[in-house]
Amino acid sequence: MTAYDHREQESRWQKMWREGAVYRFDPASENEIYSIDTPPRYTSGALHLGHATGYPILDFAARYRRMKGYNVFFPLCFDGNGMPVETATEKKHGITKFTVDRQTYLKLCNDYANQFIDTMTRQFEMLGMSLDPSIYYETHAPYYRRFTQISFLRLLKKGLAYRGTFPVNWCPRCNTSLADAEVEREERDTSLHYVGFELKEGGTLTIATTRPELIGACHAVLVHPSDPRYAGYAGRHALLPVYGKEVPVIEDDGVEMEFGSGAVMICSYGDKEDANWILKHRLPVTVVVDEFGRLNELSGPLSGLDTVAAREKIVGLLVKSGNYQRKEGIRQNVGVCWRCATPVEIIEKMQWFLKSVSFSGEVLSSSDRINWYPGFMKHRLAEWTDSLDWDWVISRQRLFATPIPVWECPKCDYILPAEEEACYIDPVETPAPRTCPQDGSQLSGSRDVFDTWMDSSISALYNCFWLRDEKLFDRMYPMSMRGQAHEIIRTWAYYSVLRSKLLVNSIPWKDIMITGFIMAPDKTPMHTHLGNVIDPVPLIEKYGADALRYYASTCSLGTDQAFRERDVVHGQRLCNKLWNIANFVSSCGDAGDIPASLGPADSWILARFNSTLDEATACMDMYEFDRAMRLIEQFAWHQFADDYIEMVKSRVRKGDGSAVWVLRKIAEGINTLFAPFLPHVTEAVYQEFFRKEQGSASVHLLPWPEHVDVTMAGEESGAAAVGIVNAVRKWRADNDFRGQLESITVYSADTGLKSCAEEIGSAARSSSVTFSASMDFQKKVTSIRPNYQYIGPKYRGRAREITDMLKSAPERGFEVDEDGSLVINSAGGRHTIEKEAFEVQYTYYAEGRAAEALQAGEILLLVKRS
RNA sequence: GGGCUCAUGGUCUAGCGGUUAUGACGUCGCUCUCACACAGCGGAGGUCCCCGGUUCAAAUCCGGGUGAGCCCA
Repeated sequence: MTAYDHREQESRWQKMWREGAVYRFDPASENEIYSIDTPPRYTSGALHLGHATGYPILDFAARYRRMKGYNVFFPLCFDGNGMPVETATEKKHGITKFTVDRQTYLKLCNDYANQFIDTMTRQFEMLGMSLDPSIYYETHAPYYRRFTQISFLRLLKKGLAYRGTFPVNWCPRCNTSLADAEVEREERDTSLHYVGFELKEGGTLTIATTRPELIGACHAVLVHPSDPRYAGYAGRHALLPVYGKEVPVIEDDGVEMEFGSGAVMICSYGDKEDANWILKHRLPVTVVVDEFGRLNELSGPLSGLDTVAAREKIVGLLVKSGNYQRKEGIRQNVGVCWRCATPVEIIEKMQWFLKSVSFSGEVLSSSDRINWYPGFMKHRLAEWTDSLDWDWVISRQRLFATPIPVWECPKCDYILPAEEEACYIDPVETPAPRTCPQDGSQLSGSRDVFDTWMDSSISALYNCFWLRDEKLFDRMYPMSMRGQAHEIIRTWAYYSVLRSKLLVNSIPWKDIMITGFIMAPDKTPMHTHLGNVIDPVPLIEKYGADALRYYASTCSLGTDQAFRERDVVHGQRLCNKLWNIANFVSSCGDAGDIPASLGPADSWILARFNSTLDEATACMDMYEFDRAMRLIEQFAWHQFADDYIEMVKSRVRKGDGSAVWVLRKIAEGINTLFAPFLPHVTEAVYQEFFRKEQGSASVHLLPWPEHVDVTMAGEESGAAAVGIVNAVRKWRADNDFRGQLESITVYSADTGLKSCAEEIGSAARSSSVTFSASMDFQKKVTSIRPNYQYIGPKYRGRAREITDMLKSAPERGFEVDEDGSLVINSAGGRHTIEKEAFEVQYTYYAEGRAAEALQAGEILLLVKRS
């Protein structure tokens, strides 16, 4: 009983790789670099199933390229900046950014972000990741933030970053601006309120709104120009109830006539659509919601209330004034904060922006120059880029992020940017080097920080030693590959492409590989609040990291996958199979020298190995790991173990050196092919069975296999021998025959088969195997199968007629001519059909003999029971 | 409302112009045969979502449905 025990093995090899520093990028090496823009793992602590599959997929690429001889750059890295750490820290300590001082707040966040890094590094190791700690970085460290700041200063100098007061998305709970990419859509139930507005010119107009509390900020009522209900209304004036203000009625064909009453009030700002209409019709702006989500003094009686309370109060006031008509329930898409799901408000506040809308064309052409895997994911980026209508807001009113390195004049609009040499700098802590040149005021450090995508979207630049080692940068940039999941195409991928273009006028990477999502087994997304989250750690403990990695390898790129535990189970079985194959093969003895001659079965398996290698290599190059794995597994388990090993067992027992050589060669080959996927079991196998002969310190330092280059002959005979064995096995099952056969007689013109006697006898369990060229069987036609591939193109319109004729030939009667063509009698006379157009299927009989006839393709067999 | 992806035996999945439609899991039968019962051998099980079209030929290409998921408005 031998079984592979992952519990005993995995940590052992992880330790060896760590201590032996097996995975190291060598900046001095002349070898071609293959660099991966690793997603910096967010320092939240818990490993989830998405990571546990996504990261191994990157690892397949890294390990494969390493074996192909590349100098692989695959950094271990973390991302600690931003709101998730802030929210977690606030929750843990019961603080907010208003209740503790800035330094304490930052320290608590930093501690929080860092406390998990060791654990998470260990989790990567548990997954068998070949991440390189020698090129480690964390985005929240000063040495990284320095480049975030410098990159901003350069964009500022180029005039691409600017400050201004524009409407922005705002989260009233987090108290910060948000980029479009950070606003999620959520379906919510809400009420649509119908309110009557008096018209100055007489009559009334009913508007429908979900946000009646903003009536005080209304600057226009819009109706559709072809709406008969409001024909002639344009140019009139509506009087705001409660407020008494007069606003114009304007026509706009963007109004949805079917929605509500067909008349919509435009407020600053109910939502992004309002902002666009205000811009279009050049309406004045009255912001009535403050940064805490409360209504301000401009909203009169609602002043000081939050939006929910204000809504209730205004409804009451409208009822009292007689303007309120009714409400109806609707489901509505609300923009909510990506972090806390609070509905976002649109407010105006001085913010920093990066020009992005005007560079959409450049982003798209960059995207075209990047190879997307899978290709269709490129549409996601294109669609997002096309849909942008606001520049990227890069400032945030938070604390734990990279500070914006500028000082501002409190009196005028003067801005003093920091010097590049001074970065990393926290301008709040460091006094400005001079006063305002315009009015002599003391400058104060900006209290704003950057959107954390400002940090992570220069990861490719940072990785390539941008501004640190220009020679290496020139050699390394653009990187070879970015790997990421599809939900952050609009953020990480988009921003990275944009900034690479703006900063160094290049694409950030040559390839981008997009992984899918792992869903719950019922295909629904996993969410903590749904309670359907699967923890990968128990899976690793139960089945092993290799088993989980096997599962990862079955996930085709870009496609969301419902988690299938049975594939993990299968992965574990594969590891066991691999161990057992190696165990058996090594027990057969050492390989010795290249044999002088090989049998047909040997040639067959070697040729199959070579073609599997070719196909799998092509898949690996295209990041089609699922296909590569399928090919390698199919070959190793079924062709090699089930067919070849079973066939050569008796040769091995007889001390046949060439069989042992082939067994070794293939077993080592498949072990190496599996190495990128299943690093632990392949290492265990290598160390236990193959290291002595192969010589390298680790399987992961071996080159990717090459063709077995020996003279092969008779592969077809080898394949035929496999067919014969299978036919006999089926016959055994059909006839319920167990035990040893007395003899098998093979009737075939293939003389090469004769040298497979040993193999056939071994695997089909027959005491003797003999051969004969003459076929003296009784036979009966069972059917005539048309060869559609031949008939189709040749007969075109008549193809149907021909195939029908062939199929009915056995009933109608036919003859086979000397040249192999078929002559059929039919109502219309005799038809001759050439031999390429069909295949006659016979059943053979061996009546009057103490043996039974069976077929293996073209070959006939006679088997004799003992 | 737009875009993308998907729909194949009980379940999951490969194939993406001509194959007897692939494999896994499950299921049934046989075998503890000296690498592996976490195994081997064999069987059963499919109107390839529906309707049109293109073609000599469609699971595969095109159009239109239906359903699911994701992205976006």
